[in-house]
Amino acid sequence: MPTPSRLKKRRDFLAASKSSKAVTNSLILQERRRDDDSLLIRVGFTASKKVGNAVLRNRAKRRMRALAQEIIVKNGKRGHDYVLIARKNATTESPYDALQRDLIKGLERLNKAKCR
RNA sequence: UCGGAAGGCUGGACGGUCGCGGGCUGAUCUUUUUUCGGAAAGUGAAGCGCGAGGAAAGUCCGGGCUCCAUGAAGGCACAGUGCCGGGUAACGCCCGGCGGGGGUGGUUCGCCACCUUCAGGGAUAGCGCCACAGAGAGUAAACCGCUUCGCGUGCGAAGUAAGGGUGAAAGGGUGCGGUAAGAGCGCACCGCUCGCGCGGCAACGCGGGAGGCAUGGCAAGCCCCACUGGGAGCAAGAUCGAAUAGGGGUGACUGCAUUUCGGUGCAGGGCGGCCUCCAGCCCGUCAUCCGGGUAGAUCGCUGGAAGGGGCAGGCAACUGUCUCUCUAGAGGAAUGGCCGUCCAGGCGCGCAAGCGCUGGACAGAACCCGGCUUAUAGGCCUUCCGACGUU
RNA sequence: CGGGCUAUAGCGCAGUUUGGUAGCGCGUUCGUCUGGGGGACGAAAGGUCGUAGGUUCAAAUCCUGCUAGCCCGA
Repeated sequence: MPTPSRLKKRRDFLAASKSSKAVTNSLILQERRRDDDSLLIRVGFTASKKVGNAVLRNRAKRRMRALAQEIIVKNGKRGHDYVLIARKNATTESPYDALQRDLIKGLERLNKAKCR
């Protein structure tokens, strides 16, 4: 099981924000198919100042990182970029299994949208 | 036992696993250097150990520390503090006491005890304000009333602050005497002011005397008095210091002439789709060194008015002494996710033992301390008050 | 880290200095003028003065603590 590499460049975040998006209670998920030969899954995280102070932002990022490690590795599609965006109060306060459900649901929703 | 008020303490425990930030040890690999033993710089597998708070918050006060300014002392301005004493490095903080207000209980009705609360200097240093109502809101006041006198018999004059009325507040209060009616006009008690004596470091208390006392309230209005305060803040400040573009120095880059071999003087060089001339344009290039300074790096940076325990002093705050411990140090910023067992708490079932489910307040260090304020689930302790029950 | 400002009716503001009546414009509602609309005129309703205390006889105003928002400087 390959660990997803981290998305760091602003260019990649902007590209992801222009493609498909799924909003759930606890977080926002963006997905983009990269048109290159690589099979890598890449994941990025966003926690803006709206989420709270530095401590809350970091907690949101840590929880999202844990989610990505657990779920996107299993359910994500090869050759795609994913961006997880923290939502105010929800990402830091929701129970962990709710976050898991939301992320799975978001992935399914993106798949359906693409099949149509 | 329950409820309320005030104060103090605490702020879930143990383990596993995957991660994160520092520290120590340090495999491996890379580069440089070498007297071939090694050394230095980097990389950093792995191991060991450490890793948020009582408020880390608000930034409301006080300090340490650093830089800047500054002869000393005093004054002015501005700001702050404000019963007295103590504690402290210091404070607007803390402790104790005094005085006033409120509550409860007791009482020999004189007071006493306990709890609680107070921004608690000065209103005879001065200025100012006190709406509306009211006659009058402060250097003395007459609207109604009361009393006396006068006559024109319902008006005038004089006296009067006892009563009415207005108001938040009406020029000490109650009683007796006194009087034409009244009034500190006189007296007693209470209150106030000013001396005296005693006690207390003091705030103040007690006793006794004098003054009839025109001294209302507001200083969180101006102000007066006493005391305190230089300014800025770790992005303080210190050291090192790249690339690029400026500044300065030296040498070379060409040729020729001259020379006392150190130099000196003269000629400049480059550019345009081929050459020459004229005109025009651009100005040195390279190497090396120096200095300021940016990014960046390092230090400041965590051992301190530190914490635990014993003893001693003190009513207490706190202090002294002995001993033990070392306990975050990042730089957009680490301290988290998951799982298991248990402990408070909540819900449901059950006569009960118990079982099942749920589930952890406020909140996250950024130079460091002492306080204050604000947020805070649950638990523990102390004091006071109330209710019920038992003896 | 340091300093400052604001909060008043649905909206925008005055009143705070020097404490006693909360007001202005737009908007809302009702009525009149008009055949109707627009417009004009007249009238009315509407405010815990951000919050919690304190000083005072009396607080939007004075003092203190909080809350929210905004703006500067390093």
